[in-house]
Amino acid sequence: MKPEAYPPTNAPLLEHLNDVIGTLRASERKVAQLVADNPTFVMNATMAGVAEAAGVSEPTVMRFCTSLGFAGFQQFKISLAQTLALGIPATLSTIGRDDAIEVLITKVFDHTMSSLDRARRFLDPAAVDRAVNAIIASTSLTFAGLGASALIGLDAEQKAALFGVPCSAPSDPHQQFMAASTARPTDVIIAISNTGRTKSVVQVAKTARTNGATVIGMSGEDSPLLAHCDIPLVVKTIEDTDIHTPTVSRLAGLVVIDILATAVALRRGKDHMDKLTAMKEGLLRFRRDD
Amino acid sequence: MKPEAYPPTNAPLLEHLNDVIGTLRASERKVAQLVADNPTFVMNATMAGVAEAAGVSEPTVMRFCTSLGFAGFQQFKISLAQTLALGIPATLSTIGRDDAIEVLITKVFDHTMSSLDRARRFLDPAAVDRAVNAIIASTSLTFAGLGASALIGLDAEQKAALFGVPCSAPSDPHQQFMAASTARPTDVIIAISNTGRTKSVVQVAKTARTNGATVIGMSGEDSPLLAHCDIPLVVKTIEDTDIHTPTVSRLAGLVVIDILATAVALRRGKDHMDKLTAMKEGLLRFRRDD
DNA sequence: CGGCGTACCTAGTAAAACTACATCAATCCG
DNA sequence: CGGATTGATGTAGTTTTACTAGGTACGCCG
Repeated sequence: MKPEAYPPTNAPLLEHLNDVIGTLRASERKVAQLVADNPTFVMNATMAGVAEAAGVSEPTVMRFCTSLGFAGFQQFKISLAQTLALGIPATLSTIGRDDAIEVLITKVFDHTMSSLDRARRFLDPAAVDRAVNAIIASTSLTFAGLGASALIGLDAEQKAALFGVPCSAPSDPHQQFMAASTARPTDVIIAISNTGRTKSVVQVAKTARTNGATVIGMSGEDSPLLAHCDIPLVVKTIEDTDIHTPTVSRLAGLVVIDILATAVALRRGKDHMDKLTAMKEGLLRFRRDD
Repeated sequence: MKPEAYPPTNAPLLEHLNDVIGTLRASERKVAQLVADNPTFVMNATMAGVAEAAGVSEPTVMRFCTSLGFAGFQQFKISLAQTLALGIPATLSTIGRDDAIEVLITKVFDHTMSSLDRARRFLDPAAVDRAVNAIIASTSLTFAGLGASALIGLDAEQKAALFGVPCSAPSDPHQQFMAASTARPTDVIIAISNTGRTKSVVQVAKTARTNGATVIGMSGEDSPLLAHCDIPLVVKTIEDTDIHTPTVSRLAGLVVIDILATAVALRRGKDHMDKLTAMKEGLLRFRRDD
């Protein structure tokens, strides 16, 4: 039993197809093959069209749909359309050397969007809620991460106005450790590492915690880092098995920061929001002159 | 004539609906209302069902579909399903103060994904292709941007290995200007500004260009910045009219950087890719010890 | 070699989508 | 103010589509 219980929307159909293709009958497999090879055609085609293209009869197409658990061909088509809206899953369409630039653009965007979709499904709302409460109760925020994770911290630093407390994102591991060492119970430390195994970041989390600070951890999976955090946030993305596929974890991390910042700002109430609006307008005027 | 010629997939249907709802006939408007209020129902319903629920006749539903430019009800339903897969567009579902955390998470993710989808539609592949060629022909890359746009540059800097040339992303406007002033014809400057009106960034682009360097511009819309660039890249996102909606432009910018980096790396050939693989493996070992 | 069961197709049916036409209402001009 | 004309909407009919029931061929085991 996989740990994949996608609550909001339907399961990634094309992936599922690959899993069950072995259990299907011979003719149904022809249909499955057609769907995998040419999903766009199937989406727009009629049952008869699919039957002919796959070289089978209409009832076989029908059985194929019911075998997958759909009520009928229509439902299947709707579901397929939904899957295709996010693009063909990147796991199926790896990036090749001779891809045209249009194809590359599509694939990278699709991969990113599919990954974000997955991140959403796996993100635990209860943990996010606890993180928001912790931030609201805090007097300062410190972000710790290296490489791409450092970038997430820098982004959060720019959102300090939304958070409503001083934010710092030291880039140097030593500085991060120093901040953790001098942390006070009202401080919140957000430790970020996609692998969750970057030693210095784990060390920062441990140290901050012994000082009584609240530690929020962000990681791509259950990991040593999260074990040493008060509030673990799992930001799961589609794994980059291939060098060709770009790192998407930082994007999901940025979105989570967006969520935290937005939630915190909203809970701080109307006064806070008014100040933000004023700030945004001021920034617009400022921008014209610099 | 609007500048909406979405090449790859269908238009953001529900948004489009709001635009044209005024031009529809009275009964058709009832259908539009139903679609807006209860899109999920319409997606799964039959024509007769929709007609009854909207309190109109079937041909009216049909006319509604054709008025929107669809061949028929089926096509409309497919298109609606696609739109719904990305979630209800954030422009329709603004974030409210009393939203539960689950709702907030969904909305922010949806908003982000919808925006990325839009960015993809508007991105010009030919311009990307030219940018890739320019980078391959260059001896160094410099990124210039402020605020969130600076972050995009920093991310690109981390991808220097993929680009295969020295990358720098000075954070200070003065440093950026200095880099532009001393730029040589073989250098590529990437000027980033979502508004495309940040004066210092525009100045950097101008200066670099007079020195004969190739200037790539990234902006959310056609703007003064792009006018002063050799290669304009429009990275369009859903506009943030509301303070509640987080800035998504930086995410789209990051994805575009991903695309550029990936394309460049692929074109550099096998040797380059092998080096990258070796680097990645080395980084994994390095990470365990730090 | 013969019966049984599965896999698949042929043919038929019900229902859905789509079309042609008629009616009603509103508007504009005499 | 009344009649005509245009255009919006519903009624009824036609075609296409999805779905179902039954039958045939093929493989497998006794």
